[in-house]
Amino acid sequence: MFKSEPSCFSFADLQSRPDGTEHWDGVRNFQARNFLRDEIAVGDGVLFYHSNIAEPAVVGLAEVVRGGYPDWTAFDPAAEHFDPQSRREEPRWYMVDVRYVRPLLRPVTLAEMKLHPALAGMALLHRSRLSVQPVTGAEWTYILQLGGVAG
DNA sequence: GCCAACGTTGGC
DNA sequence: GCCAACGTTGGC
Repeated sequence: MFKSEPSCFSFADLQSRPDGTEHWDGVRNFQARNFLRDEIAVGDGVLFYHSNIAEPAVVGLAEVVRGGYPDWTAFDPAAEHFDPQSRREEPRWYMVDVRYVRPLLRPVTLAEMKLHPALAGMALLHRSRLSVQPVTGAEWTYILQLGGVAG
């Protein structure tokens, strides 16, 4: 699951990109970095989640089209998420590329996910501040069914 | 807008 | 290496 504030970057923004692809850069949290660098691979499915709004929700599906590689925005002093501690020889931060796949027929809200015991173990409910987090196969299937999309 | 949770930094 | 201070995230 990838989380984003829609006022910053929304699922519709992803759809409107050329080829529907975008760099998932700017992540500056070590645990999320570890997922981007070590766990996430080309072809992985992504649940796109809108955070920090009235009804936070999973709104659509994306997929990883390039696995973890150094986040070059950290090297650029003019970039918003510049980090002088990240050096090209020893990058501190990583990013992946994602591509728009399709929306859920209806969003699956955070409130709804809290109601389902099958989803009680989700990182989303316990590590709410982690912006990139794992989803189990069972959770993935369950959420797609709630969203009206076949898994 | 408030505030709880929590990741990160820095003093010791 | 501990822990207080601080900053940020994100639900409400």
